[in-house]
Amino acid sequence: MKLEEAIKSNKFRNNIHKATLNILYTAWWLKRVMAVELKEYGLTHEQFNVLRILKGKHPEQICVGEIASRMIEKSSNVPRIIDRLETKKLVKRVTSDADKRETRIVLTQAGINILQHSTERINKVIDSSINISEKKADSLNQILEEMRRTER
Amino acid sequence: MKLEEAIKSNKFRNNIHKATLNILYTAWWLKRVMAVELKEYGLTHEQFNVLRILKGKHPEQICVGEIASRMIEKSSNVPRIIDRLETKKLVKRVTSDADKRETRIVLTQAGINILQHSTERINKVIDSSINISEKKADSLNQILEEMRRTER
DNA sequence: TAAAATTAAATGTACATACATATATTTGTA
DNA sequence: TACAAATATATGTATGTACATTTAATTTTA
Repeated sequence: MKLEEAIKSNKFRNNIHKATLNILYTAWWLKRVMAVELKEYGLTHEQFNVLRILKGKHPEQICVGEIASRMIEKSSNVPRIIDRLETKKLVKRVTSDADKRETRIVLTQAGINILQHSTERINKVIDSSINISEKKADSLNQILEEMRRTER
Repeated sequence: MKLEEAIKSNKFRNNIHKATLNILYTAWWLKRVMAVELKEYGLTHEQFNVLRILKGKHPEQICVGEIASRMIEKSSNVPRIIDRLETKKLVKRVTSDADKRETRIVLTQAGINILQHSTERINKVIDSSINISEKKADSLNQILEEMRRTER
């Protein structure tokens, strides 16, 4: 759906202002597309993100802070997301021997299995739902990087 | 910050997959830039969005459902956001005479004032923080629209 | 027109975000 | 080495999301 229809407005100060709304709307749309698939595995988007980060380092154990530093949304409350993954027995918490302040997180076999299946599903839905060429995706990436360049 | 640094990963299946992560990260970044400014007015991003929608129609009263249909994030729980705006006396709830199921929302003078000041601030921060040309913003908009074209 | 279906908004619940504070441990330094 | 500062994680609280259910009012239809 076009942005104008989606938010029932076509009054934008300029293309840059419109682009900010368009990014926010597209992010919401993307999350929703993925959430539909993840729901079959009883996972939220954020839980999936944490599992994927763990997989990237597996079988190395990584600590809560390192997971946090790799999250897409930096203000995610990682301990709370781990709580839910632990309840579902997809991860385990282990206190680090080297530094007892650190909690290291380990994927269980159940966690590895669910991640493998859900990742296949997410890859499939991205391939089928996102309809742009590699070339356009590349220029999209370039524009987004340029856009954030201030960092304030 | 480049996406690779932000999420400490440079392993992407392809540019399209990278673009989805880039959009999610940029949306989070945009929300955060705006939230910093809105905080001075005691407003959240979503409360600001509701006020702006009301302003667009002011002095016409619009109902909860119509606000919901104009929200950027479609699953926002509008009655709850209105609760907080009402507590702060920025809006008032009025039961519609024509249809008593409907609740119509009215901006108070305090709501109009806070919206005016916060909008100026948000416009300023977008102008100063988003560093792309009008032309690039236009192609960004086009790519995002194309990207969402399936709608599943 | 009375009952059923639909609609609008509010409410309940689980999960997540945003940010402040608490607790335990480690590190730096007087 | 004792104590202060820093660090890692957990927890508290307000807000928001996602979705199901409830309540009240309106519309449809038998």
